[in-house]
Amino acid sequence: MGSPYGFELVENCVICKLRSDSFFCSLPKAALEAFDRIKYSAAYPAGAVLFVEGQSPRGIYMLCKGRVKMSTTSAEGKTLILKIAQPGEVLGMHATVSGTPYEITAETGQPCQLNFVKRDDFLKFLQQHGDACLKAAQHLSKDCQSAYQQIRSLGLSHSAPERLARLLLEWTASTHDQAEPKVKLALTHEEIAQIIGTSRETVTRVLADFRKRQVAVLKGSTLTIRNKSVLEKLVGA
Amino acid sequence: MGSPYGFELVENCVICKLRSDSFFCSLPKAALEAFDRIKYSAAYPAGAVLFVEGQSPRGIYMLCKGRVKMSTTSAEGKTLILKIAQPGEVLGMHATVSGTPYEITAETGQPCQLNFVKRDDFLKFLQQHGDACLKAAQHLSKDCQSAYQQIRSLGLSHSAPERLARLLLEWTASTHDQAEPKVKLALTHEEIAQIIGTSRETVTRVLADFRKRQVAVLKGSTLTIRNKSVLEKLVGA
DNA sequence: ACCTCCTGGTGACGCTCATCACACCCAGCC
DNA sequence: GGCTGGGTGTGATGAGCGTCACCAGGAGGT
Repeated sequence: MGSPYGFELVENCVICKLRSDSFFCSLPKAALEAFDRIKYSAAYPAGAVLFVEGQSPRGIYMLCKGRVKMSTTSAEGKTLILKIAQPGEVLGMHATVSGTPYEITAETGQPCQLNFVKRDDFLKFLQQHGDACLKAAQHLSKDCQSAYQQIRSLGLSHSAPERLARLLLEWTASTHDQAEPKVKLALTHEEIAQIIGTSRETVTRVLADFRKRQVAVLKGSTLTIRNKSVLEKLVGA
Repeated sequence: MGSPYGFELVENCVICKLRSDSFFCSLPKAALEAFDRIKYSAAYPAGAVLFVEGQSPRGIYMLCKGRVKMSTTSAEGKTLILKIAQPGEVLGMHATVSGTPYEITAETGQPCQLNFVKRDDFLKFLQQHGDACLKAAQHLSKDCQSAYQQIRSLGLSHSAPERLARLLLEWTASTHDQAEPKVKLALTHEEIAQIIGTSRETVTRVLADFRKRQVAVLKGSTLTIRNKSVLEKLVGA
């Protein structure tokens, strides 16, 4: 057996160890077995495009392992990153459930394992398994919430430093009260700019300013928060 | 029987005539009867606040009649309007389904009829009625989509005229190809500004410019599009 | 070794728009 | 009549940041 992307492909959902409680596929046994029967497992290299905005929905991708960049692009080619999907999320569920075209482009940021489920199979699955359907609704709710979060960030903040500060705090939110929280993230300035809706140069400048003022340092792919309170003051909280 | 807000309160969902296909409550008979048993009907005056962001979710409000303004406010008091909910929509579903606090404030913009359902009742209802649960998922999907729409508008457009043009086109999207589409809307410049994330003065100026160039005229609460193609060129489509 | 591509860093310029300030109009109300 | 108060129209000003332009460093390929 080869492992082309540096990890073994888990073929059987029922015995899968990647799953945790927050995963969509954290389901009762019956539903999980049903899900296992309709899904197609596959591994993808970094940079693979799962679907493109405007395509009509083929189905959902359950993300088991890896990160996926969800983005949208304007007519002029400007790109906005909506979020970086984490393991446990279901990609393309809005479009699949509502039957409208994918409104987002999904692209793997690193080697990933994904389970694909065809649209018809997925809808039937939801209809037959109430608990899975409720779970789906919960995941959609979370998506909405993160979308509203981003709307707040884009619409209510006046300055780029403020938005960047908010993003840094968001990234370090899970590191509970360490003195100097560190986070690993493999994003270029360009990509950060696309998340907070500003230009690459501005991100570089603001980060340089943060570094100079000993607020936060981004070195390589490691982000270190030196002075959280300054960031919190910037976001006005 | 009084009709305090200018219309009769429909008490029985099963025989309700307000409903159309796109309504959440467009459900099979069994589910509809179950819904009817757990809901509380009520009429609200204009300006009533249904829930405020940060509150823990009491339940959902099914909007039967009227418009409701969904908004969020920053720490500095700046307000952003996320959308104007139309009849048929369910308000507060994200929070109710996921159990997290309402992330939005809902305020009636005119006299409304609403059906309230307590959280526990609603969740049980979704569990027992697969078709209703699927419908709920579809409505959540639509919410997500409109949220992503707004993110695009805020994040990908460089200028206020562009965002306003996009909004006007959105409003007139349903009027199919009339020569000079007209829409009724009761929004102040201030509120329009809060939708597209700009200042009131800018809205006034851009509208004045549109009027001068014979592109669109907002007189009283009637919006008339004089030259759709100019607007379309502005949004870059 | 070289070249090339991508990322990061920095200066200069100028447009957009937020902000402040005020003036006008039309309500409703005392 | 003369208030007040909310919505609208308009000018002046200046900060913020997008854009262009260019350079430096590093990775990877040949």
